[in-house]
Amino acid sequence: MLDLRFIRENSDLVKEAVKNKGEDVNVDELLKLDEKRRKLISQAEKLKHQKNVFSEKIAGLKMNKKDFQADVEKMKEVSKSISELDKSLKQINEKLNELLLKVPNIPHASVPVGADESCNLEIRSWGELPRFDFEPRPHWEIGKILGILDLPRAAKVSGSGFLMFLGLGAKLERALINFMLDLHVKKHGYKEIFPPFLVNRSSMTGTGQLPKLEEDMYLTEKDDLFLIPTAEVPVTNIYRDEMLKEDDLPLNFASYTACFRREAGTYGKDTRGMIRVHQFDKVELVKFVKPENSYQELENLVDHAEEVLKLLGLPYRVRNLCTGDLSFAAAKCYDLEAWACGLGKHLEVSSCSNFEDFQARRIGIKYRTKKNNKPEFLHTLNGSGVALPRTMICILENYQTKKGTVKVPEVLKPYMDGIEEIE
RNA sequence: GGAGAGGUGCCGGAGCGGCCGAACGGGGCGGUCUCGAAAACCGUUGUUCCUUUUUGGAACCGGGGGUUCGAAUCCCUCCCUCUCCGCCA
Repeated sequence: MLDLRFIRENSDLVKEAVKNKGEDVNVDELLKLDEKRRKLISQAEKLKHQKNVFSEKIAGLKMNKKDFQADVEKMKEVSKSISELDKSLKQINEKLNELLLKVPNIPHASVPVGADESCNLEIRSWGELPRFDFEPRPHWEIGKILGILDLPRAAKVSGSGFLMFLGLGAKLERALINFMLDLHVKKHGYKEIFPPFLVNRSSMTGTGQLPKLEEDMYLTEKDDLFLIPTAEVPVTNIYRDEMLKEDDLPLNFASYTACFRREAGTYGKDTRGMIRVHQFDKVELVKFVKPENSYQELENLVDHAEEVLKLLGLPYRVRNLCTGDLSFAAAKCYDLEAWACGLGKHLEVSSCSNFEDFQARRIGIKYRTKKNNKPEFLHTLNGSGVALPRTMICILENYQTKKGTVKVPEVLKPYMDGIEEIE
């Protein structure tokens, strides 16, 4: 959420952001409502002041056993006007808030302007694409041959778009989770969080999934709880409506969770294998930082996510997302795309975003600054470090051998009881 | 799921329906004292919004609604916490 005052004073900038991000909000209507709102507040507050003055007068008269009936009558009128004003004010506020929640964050100056992913800017790449003296298989074949992935039975049990790992496949999944958590906790200094996987509506609204993406979420209707689409939601909401101390910052959290996405509207896209699934594992990194450091922190964050891929020996590229591809709440975002040789393409395994104070304002997280002891919104960032299924795809496909086995990446061996090869 | 208790400021903890943004205690900050520190004493200590040059004004005692001229204080409702009973991984 943007500051209303900011929108008022920088309406052109906001309109441009709305356009560049391909969002649909009527900023002028919002501004009109804001003006109306302030007028009403002024009116109501004048009356409330009157009310307070009269209340005191009545209290005084009553104490001195004097007649106050005339004033009471007058007050009735005033109170009535106040409640009418408050009522329309409430309506306006609701409408205003509704619009305000639809205004996207402003892209950072370093973000390329463009309509879609074709305008994303490649920043760098790492690693050599592996070469084979045979036709590399796609991961679903490998998984089937080795008996470590059973998609048909997953579909029987739950439906299409669900995964079932077996034996060493399940172990590899667990190995990846532990490897990533250990890396971020021990080496990069993040604090590990194991949060709830179901969250309430306020949390979902706070991080910006609602109201826009309700259709993409799994909702347990009886309790109005949502299955989390990412650990970002519970972890960022940890400090909702709280005031932190400057010395608390930065806070760095690493969190493994399952993630649940309905993927509504993506039918027919990436249907084979496990590129796009309804439930997947992910290790997420979340940062709460001082505003002046947030762009440096974004670089650190990307660096930490990249290290996962480097250590796993997976070639990847980093892209600076253009305005049209940037998510609603982000000011800047880097995508990490790892190479999957069986599929013959890059797969997005991580998104690292700086939300500046957009989420913090929406969610009410401030910190008290040392310099003037005033509360200020902090900046939030998050990034996958990294998402598992696509990483698993890359490992299976890039580490496959001619005879159909899969070599275990060096860094995962300690997590696989020293197993060298899945066969 | 059943029965009860409770949610007040940074924390503890008061609060006959009007002078309560809130007693009192603790903590924090500033000062006096001291070579320094402790103790003692004095002072100070929230957020948001409107107006704005300041002055000023409004709102907030878990959330929402209601009663009343007036509500932290009464009523309804939701949420949360705690205790006991039952059930259960």
